[in-house]
Amino acid sequence: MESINIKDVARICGVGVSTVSRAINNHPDINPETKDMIMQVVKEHNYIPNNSARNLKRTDSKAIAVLIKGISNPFFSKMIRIFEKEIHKKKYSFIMQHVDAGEDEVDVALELIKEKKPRGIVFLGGFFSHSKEKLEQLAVPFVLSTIGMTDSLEESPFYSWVSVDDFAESYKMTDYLCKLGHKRILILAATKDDESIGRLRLEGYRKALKDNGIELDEDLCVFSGVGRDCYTMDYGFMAMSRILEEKKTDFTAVYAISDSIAIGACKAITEYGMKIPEDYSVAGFDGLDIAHYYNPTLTTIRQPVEEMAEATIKILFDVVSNHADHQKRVFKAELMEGESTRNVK
Amino acid sequence: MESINIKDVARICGVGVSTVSRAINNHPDINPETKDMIMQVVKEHNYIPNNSARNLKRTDSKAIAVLIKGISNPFFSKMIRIFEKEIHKKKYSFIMQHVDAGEDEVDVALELIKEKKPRGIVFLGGFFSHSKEKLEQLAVPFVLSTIGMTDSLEESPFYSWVSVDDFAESYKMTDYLCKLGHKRILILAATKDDESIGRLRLEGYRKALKDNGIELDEDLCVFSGVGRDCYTMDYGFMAMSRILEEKKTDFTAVYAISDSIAIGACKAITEYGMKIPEDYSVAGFDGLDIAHYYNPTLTTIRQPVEEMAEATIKILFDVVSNHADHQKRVFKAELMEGESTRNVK
DNA sequence: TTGTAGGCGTTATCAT
DNA sequence: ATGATAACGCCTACAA
Repeated sequence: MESINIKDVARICGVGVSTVSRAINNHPDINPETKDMIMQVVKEHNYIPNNSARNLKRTDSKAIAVLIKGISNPFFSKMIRIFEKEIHKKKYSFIMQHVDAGEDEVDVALELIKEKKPRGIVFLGGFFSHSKEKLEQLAVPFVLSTIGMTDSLEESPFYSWVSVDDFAESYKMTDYLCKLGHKRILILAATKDDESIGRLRLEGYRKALKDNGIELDEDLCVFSGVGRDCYTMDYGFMAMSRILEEKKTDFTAVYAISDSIAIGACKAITEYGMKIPEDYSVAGFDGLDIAHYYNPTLTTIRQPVEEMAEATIKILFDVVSNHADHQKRVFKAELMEGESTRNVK
Repeated sequence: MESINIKDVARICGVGVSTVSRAINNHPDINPETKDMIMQVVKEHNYIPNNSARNLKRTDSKAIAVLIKGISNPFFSKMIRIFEKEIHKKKYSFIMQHVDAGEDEVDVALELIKEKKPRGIVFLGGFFSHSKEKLEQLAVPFVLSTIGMTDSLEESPFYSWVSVDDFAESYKMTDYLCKLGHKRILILAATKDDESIGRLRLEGYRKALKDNGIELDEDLCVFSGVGRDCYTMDYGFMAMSRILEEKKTDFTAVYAISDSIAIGACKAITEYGMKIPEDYSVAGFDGLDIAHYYNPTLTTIRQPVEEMAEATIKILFDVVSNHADHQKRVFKAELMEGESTRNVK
């Protein structure tokens, strides 16, 4: 219970606290024998320095913090693993901080900066519609990773940004389906009020249809109910089942704005006794591993997750260590042709 | 840059620091007008209390910490979401702490206890083969969640444990396959030196074979190379492909010790031109959502993840708030019959 | 090479 | 209801 502190260690060793401090922090100017003796006592008594006290005193921390909003995103675990690896490679320590659903990520960051004094921050996920003045409070370099570009994220030279162009990639997929001869493409979109990637992907779809001379049919735009997690297999299944039951509209292709939704839709179609791609073509978005392992393999837009994660850290370190300028980096995603779509011309 | 502290706020407000402290901490004995005035200044100057200083001074924290080892586990995001919800419901705050691959989770916990003084800890994942004396250093109640029971985790009354019985459930699945008439069941196991759930599931398989009068064929036990993440679709695919190419042994069923591995195996079998379950039955373990959405639906052991997560928090709070005794809670998993297995009698 | 003392920003105790 | 002040545990000048 009563846990030991640096003073106790000093007393036990018969030295001053600064000597103990030097020992545990690998300072050069200390007698090796003294150090060994101290470390011995430290081990024996299980002395563990109090990080709060350390953080309070320090100005420097040699740490990168990653703030995660919405842990359910299937990309994140892969990205976090890369963050961890890359950050360690640079001999920095890695602070992973969770941001609750209702919480403001910038407020959390502000708190964290005071508390742990990280040298850089990665914001992962979330919507990020913050005012410029709020963002400017962040006195630590940061990069927005895998966050949909919204209008409020105009060219600001004081932070970095790594993502794909959701609009353009969604356009690419829709255009691909059009070129396959599909004229009636159902889209399984996010919630109607979505302001982030959900909206961007929907708009890419709209634009592609238009450019292909296909008139937008609102009946083919399916939205998730508000307040529900809409990038799920469950949503895809439910929505698709309902549509098939209703038989209100016909279509030859389904474009789901995420692979999870697409897989849910596939299930609904199969259960309904229809075949993919013979009866319906199905396309997704994200390029999850499962898209490749699914049966049939799913046509999707593969985001280069690993590269994006690596770039995130690289850019951050460039800014942190080399005082490089902030970058806005847009990665090109790849359209993966799977067995789930077919030519209907 | 120069960030404001409680003294500055006090000076600006023309009051003492303790009054400011009372205001920001919702202490009762403060004049509402004074408080309003202070809070006004706090907002205007974006004052944010320094948590390190707070933690240093406080003895109490009203927080539960969750330590996560191996973020790639597909269960975790679901569990973490429930942890977050349940912890918030109790008006506690939620500290999520990542444990690096090489790090010792107990050491991390020890550090965290000093730093943040949580009232309880959840260990999620990892192997947890710690000596009793090491565990006893933890002065804070903790529960091991979804951690394979190993021999070193004997009946210890000073911590809780929530999991499924990997041995028994694996036995159940293997027995099920035997009862379907399969006599040659290939198992896609973990690494050979696995000491945790990988070993437990393998032993369940062995025992079930024995009880069904089937002699163990070592050629049917496939292990992952050491050092690789073996609960992946990639491993399942690679291993299964190799086996099919080699044609060294024959079998009628494949039992993968995780759903991810099973899906990888399914892909390999399908690509090889074989049909599931006509040519090979395939079974998994875990009960991921995808098992239900996969085509064919996967026969698997569904772990009651949500209930386990809820129980984890419930037990922890019982110990923390009500001084209840620690519990070892074994959840029963459910064998989900999918389309991937068939009767061969 | 080592020890002493002050201060990091808070909260808590004690006066007032 | 409010203010001064002593910790909390550590690091780091500065002194020895």
